[in-house]
Amino acid sequence: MTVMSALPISCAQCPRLKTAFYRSEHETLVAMEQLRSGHRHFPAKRTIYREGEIASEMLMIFDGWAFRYKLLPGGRRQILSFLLPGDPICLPLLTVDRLPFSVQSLTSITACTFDRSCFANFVAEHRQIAFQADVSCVSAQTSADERLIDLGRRSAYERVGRLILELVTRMEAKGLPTSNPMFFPLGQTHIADALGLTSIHAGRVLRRFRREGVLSLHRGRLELFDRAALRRL
Amino acid sequence: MTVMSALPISCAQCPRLKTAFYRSEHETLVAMEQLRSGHRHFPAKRTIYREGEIASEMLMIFDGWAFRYKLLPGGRRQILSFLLPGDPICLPLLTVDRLPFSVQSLTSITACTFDRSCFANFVAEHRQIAFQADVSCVSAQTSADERLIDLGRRSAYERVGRLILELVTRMEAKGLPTSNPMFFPLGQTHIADALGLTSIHAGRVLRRFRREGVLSLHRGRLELFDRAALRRL
DNA sequence: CGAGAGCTTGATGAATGTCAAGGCTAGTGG
DNA sequence: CCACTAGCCTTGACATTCATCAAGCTCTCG
Repeated sequence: MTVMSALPISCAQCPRLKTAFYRSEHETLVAMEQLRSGHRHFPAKRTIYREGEIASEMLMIFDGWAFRYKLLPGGRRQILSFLLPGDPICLPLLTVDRLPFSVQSLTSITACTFDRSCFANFVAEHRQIAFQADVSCVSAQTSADERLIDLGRRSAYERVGRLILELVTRMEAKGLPTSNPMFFPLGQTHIADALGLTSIHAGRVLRRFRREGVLSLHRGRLELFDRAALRRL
Repeated sequence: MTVMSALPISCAQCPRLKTAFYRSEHETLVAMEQLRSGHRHFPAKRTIYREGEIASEMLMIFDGWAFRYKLLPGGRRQILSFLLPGDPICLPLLTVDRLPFSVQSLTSITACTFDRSCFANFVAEHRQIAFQADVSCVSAQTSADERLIDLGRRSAYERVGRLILELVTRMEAKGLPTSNPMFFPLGQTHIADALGLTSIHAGRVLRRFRREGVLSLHRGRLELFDRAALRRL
């Protein structure tokens, strides 16, 4: 179930847009606001979008965490990426109306909605925004490449450390609080499915990090003690 | 060492562009030709671009195979994707002037060259081409996601089968010959480094495919006997 | 208070990596 | 034309990482 309610904030003042993919001029922000068709609320652990459905709306996460994933025969699941406040769900919709993956909320989520084709036209007509979209597309590819290297050529220990470091870094870039203990809604299952491990093995790796005094992740709270150790991976 | 020589072909007639990322009108093809600054020849097994260097030129593969890769400490290598005739090296250059990966030729290569910033302007001014570039960017992401699923959640046997099938499919889409035996310049090392395996294990998997009568890959020649078996993976 | 979800732990096994040796092939220089 | 060499592939024995299975534990929430 999704809930509609008025957001008290205009796009021009939105703290998310300041760190979102389009860091833009004031007037384009105002234009965006007219483009915004509303907003929605999703509870935690809900499927927000199912692979292959027609999506007429683009969503922009205002608050909460989510992830993109794909299901395989045999109950296998691969998480493709995590989405934080300010992230779009998702850019490919600028050119395509069906996505080749599903999206699920991790926490409860507030998202701004935009009409897909209006938004696409808007982007096409604003060179600067189009350019930012390209940049964001390229950086998405770069991080997909990084994840590929993780899965192909790094140990479970390195993968888990790097994933956590990446997410904390993104949280900081978005101005989300990262002092110990910080809000960090991934369970072992999510870490495992993102990194090609079993949740049991992910748990073993986390225990090792705890024993070594590097970090501790427990029930949605992360404490990061030795960031340098993670960076070394 | 790279060699410059005249290509006998205009962009408007180029058999590669017909299947490249921009399937475009005649007049834009003519415009592209004026944009083309020349072409280059690289021998096989040469590093064409090294991660982090400034690239002032965009290359378009006219003939030959290459791959994008990254080197890690400890001699580990991850191949990110393979590049076939008609593929650009590479689109991210539209927005960035340094790439976060290296490129190496598999066979000897002929490539058309374009000035990076001229090309970027050209794309920005032609809506249709910009759109095609977006589409191509999205499809690159989709296939990166697929590869992620391979590495995260599929067995070595499935991975190898799917990689070979993907490449053969791409060859067909480009009009490259795919009758048995076909030209297929990947060694076991390349397959292994693309799929997060050791070359020894990749060899074991290939032997199994041969034993089962599905395919046979030997010294640059591929014979595909049972494509349906591969599709089932 | 009870039930369920997610985490922990240990025992076992399968998939894949590592090491070491040998073989085929193409290309090279005598 | 014949060694010779280098690169790549093959093979087998063994080690390691990670998955699987099964059980018990601890919160949270109804």
